[in-house]
Amino acid sequence: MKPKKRVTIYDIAKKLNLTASSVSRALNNSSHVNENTKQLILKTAAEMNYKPNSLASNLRKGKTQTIGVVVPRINQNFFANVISGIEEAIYQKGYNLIICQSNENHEKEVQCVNTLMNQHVDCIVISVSADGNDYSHLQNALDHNIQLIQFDRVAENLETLKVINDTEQASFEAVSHLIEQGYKRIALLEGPQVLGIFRQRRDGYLNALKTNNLPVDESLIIPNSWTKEQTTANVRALLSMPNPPDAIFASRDDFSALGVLEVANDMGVKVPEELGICGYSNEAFTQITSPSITTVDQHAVYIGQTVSNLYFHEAEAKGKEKESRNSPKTISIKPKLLIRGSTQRNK
Amino acid sequence: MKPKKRVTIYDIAKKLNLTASSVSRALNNSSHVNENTKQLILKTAAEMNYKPNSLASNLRKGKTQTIGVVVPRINQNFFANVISGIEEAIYQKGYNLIICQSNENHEKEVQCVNTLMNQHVDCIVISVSADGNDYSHLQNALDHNIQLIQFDRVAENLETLKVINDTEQASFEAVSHLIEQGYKRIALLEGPQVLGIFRQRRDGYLNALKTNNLPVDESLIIPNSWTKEQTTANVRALLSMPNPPDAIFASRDDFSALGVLEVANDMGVKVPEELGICGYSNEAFTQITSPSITTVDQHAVYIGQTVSNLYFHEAEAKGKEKESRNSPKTISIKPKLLIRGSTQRNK
DNA sequence: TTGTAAGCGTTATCAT
DNA sequence: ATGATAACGCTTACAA
Repeated sequence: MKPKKRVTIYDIAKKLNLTASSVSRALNNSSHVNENTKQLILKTAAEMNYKPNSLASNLRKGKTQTIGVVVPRINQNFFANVISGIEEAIYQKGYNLIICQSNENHEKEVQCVNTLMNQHVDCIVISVSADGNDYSHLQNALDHNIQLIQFDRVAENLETLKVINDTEQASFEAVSHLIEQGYKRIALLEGPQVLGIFRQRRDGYLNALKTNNLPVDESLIIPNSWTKEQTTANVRALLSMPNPPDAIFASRDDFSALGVLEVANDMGVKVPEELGICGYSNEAFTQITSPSITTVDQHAVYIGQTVSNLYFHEAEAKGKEKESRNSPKTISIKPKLLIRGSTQRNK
Repeated sequence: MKPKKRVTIYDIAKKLNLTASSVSRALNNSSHVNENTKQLILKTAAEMNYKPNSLASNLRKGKTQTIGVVVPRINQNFFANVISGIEEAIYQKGYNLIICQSNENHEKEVQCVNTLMNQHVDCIVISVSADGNDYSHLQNALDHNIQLIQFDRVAENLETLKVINDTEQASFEAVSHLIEQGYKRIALLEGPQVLGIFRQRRDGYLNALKTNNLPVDESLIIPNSWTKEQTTANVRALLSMPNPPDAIFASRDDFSALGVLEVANDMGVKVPEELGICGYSNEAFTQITSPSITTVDQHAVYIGQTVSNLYFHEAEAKGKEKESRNSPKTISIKPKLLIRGSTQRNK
């Protein structure tokens, strides 16, 4: 089999005794081309199995109709769903998606952003990694006039478009719900406090206690741990205290909540009677454990759609008026507390 | 703020009274450039905040160092993990990944493949959607001399590299395990039979029954259903039979296994005492339900790594000898049966 | 409506 | 070791 060069618009032009410009026009259905020749060109292009070369086209046009996303991990439900939301929305506009994962590694994140810049994506959508708080790579992207949209985990003092959850409020509601159910000693499993979203979850927790005149017991606030084993050990220690908590808000994520449930089962602690458990992020499994786990849904898909809409809205605006670019607009989406079995006491 | 044009190698060249070729050479650290000037160029490039334009470079070189992946859904654990595996492996070689999801939709899948071809990816990695069995778009890619690697759900009579699981064997082992545990009437929840992997799971099931001289009862074989509600209804009907099954092999996936567990809990059927449950694909939650769910681990990350290795291996081979391209090699990976609580009877 | 020609930012092939 | 130049495939003024 011979190498078989890819057919270009020149090949089509030659075959039809036309010129490349006409072919290009027809292919982009410009109005400045005769309807008949246009049909002819389209037909021959199909016959010759022509595939446009996006590289060339993008290089020439200076834009790629491509959006790049950087997330810590794509195999986390929340991110996978946000990406689905973005993808769905941009796809129908003929845009493409390049997905990179930083693996929670700052260096890799920098590399991802650079790659995307080199690829000349029209927009970079990012949720920053938990590792490191140097955002010069993002500033750099901004300096290069690249549309930047942050979501969920955002570098706050970077002036970009942002789509976030009202995390503190959600956290406040979750803890308030626990208090309503009669839980009085509520422990908190924290996420990494370098990230704003986890500080906000802590703030919401503290706020709810304060609002309800409950004391804050520092020994009930457990700092983030990176391994499952460590989490399990922490929870076990917590439940073995002389004066153990009667509820645990696993603000880190549902996986830690699941860990709590496991330990509770293991130690014979009844959920929700003796221990209330609330997780965060509405992983699919929280619905089917027994008891099912109360959690916070972040509307991930909707966040993705919002990001896309924001981009297109901004892109249009940029087209019309000058200088509206990278206006530091922030859209806040209200998460929803899903009350399930793990916090519903049969009083 | 002025538009700020991106700096090119010409800008660097001009500043240093050199020519673009030298700058290019230095940037690609060619051997044909003086060490001093090279350092100088590198330094100035950094100072000027130069970012290479991959579009131009790729267009010129005719290759993109980019691999495209098409999967039904990225928010399914299995696929997310395969992608992670691929990404990790190719990243260190300086390759990029473009991820597309077909949403189990044939038309969208075709579109994805076309997009990737237009983007001139060096390789397309695909797991085909369950919808439709027309693979002309893939044949087309092959005709265009694009390296194609299929994994998991493969179009069998397409001559490409393939990385698959030994699904039938895994399924056989799963059912054999159920039989060993003393279950005698084993029902099967099928996945969509258009896909080979699901036919193989069925074959493994039938084979295990036959090998153990157990009768095949067609009323225990439940065809795939696309909604959770339907699955639940099916399982309920199954367990309400006068002569109900004492085990269910949810060969479709762990979510259907979870559905079974739910229904069983709901109906007061004890797992594993009265009903054994085995799922497929080792979703994270199967470890933490109670009882935990016996399932089959497909080594998703490893599949991803294998795909990458296969690509690089093939790429090298192609470099050396002519005509080894697209040899229809198939690598089969043995899945692992994870025996957990849902099938371990305390006899 | 169609053709001509320049240019997007690189890299490769010649020269020098 | 460096420079000049063509080419990758496409789009787009401008001209006809």
